[in-house]
Amino acid sequence: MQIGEAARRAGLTVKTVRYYANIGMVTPRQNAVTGYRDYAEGDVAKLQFVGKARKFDFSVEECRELLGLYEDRNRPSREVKALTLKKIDEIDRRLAELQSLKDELSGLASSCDGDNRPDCPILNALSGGG
Amino acid sequence: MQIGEAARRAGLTVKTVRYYANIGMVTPRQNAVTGYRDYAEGDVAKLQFVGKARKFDFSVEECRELLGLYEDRNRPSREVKALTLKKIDEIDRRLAELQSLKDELSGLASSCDGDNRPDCPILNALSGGG
DNA sequence: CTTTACCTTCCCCTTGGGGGAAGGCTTACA
DNA sequence: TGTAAGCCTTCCCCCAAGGGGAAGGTAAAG
Repeated sequence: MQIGEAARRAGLTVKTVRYYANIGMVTPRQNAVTGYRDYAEGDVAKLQFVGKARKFDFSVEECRELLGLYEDRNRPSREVKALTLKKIDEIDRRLAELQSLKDELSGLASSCDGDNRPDCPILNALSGGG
Repeated sequence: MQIGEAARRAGLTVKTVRYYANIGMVTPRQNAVTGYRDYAEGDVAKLQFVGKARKFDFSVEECRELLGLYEDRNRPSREVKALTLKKIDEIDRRLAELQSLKDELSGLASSCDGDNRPDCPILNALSGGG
């Protein structure tokens, strides 16, 4: 099928699908007559796979790795689990970062009256030496 | 002072300080003899201000806005607080997103043995229709 | 005279595509 | 017959927020 239908079926944009072809992640055959990209069912499955993995915050490079494991019928599940745990770890770190950021900002916001007067503890904190 | 010392004092890299000058965020005078950027004390204060705001996850554009408020001695603190609350809101949304992502990934990871066998619930979930 | 340490501008690189131009193909409709 | 719509292609610039490094100018110090 042509790229438009493949994209529709995978729930991706044509741009994205073309991008995945360009970086060698999901490479369709080429129609010898038209020169158009020609997607098989298996390609659509891969596109869907990548689309989901991206939603799970896996980077394109990690998706490539997962796709390799997905295509290798003999790979140990250990490898996939390791990648997943690593990703969970990253998310944990980012969660902690954001939480402490939020705590600091919340502290600042609650100390500020937010009225019409020019005195603002938030700006004072940002400009103060610390 | 020259850009190197200004950067050091603000805790930023020279690249970053030069970038802020290029986008018109903190614009030093120019030394007429050498053509070098010439930073005053006030400029360093602004650089420190921006540096801190960036650490609080404010975008460069938001920093520009905060800097405008910082320089306006008559602005109401309301505006600063509104910007801060908006940022807290964004952080909250991102926290929720990451948390649900983590929950899903954790569920997948715990259902996977992670051994030498090829059967992997994680890959099954990524490739399954849903 | 040369090294070292500054500074300058300029250009390419990153992530993951989006937007749109310019051009080619086929099918449908007036 | 013309032409408009709807596909497809490649090509290039754009986003954030700078990082890396080249090429070149200048000043102080040995």
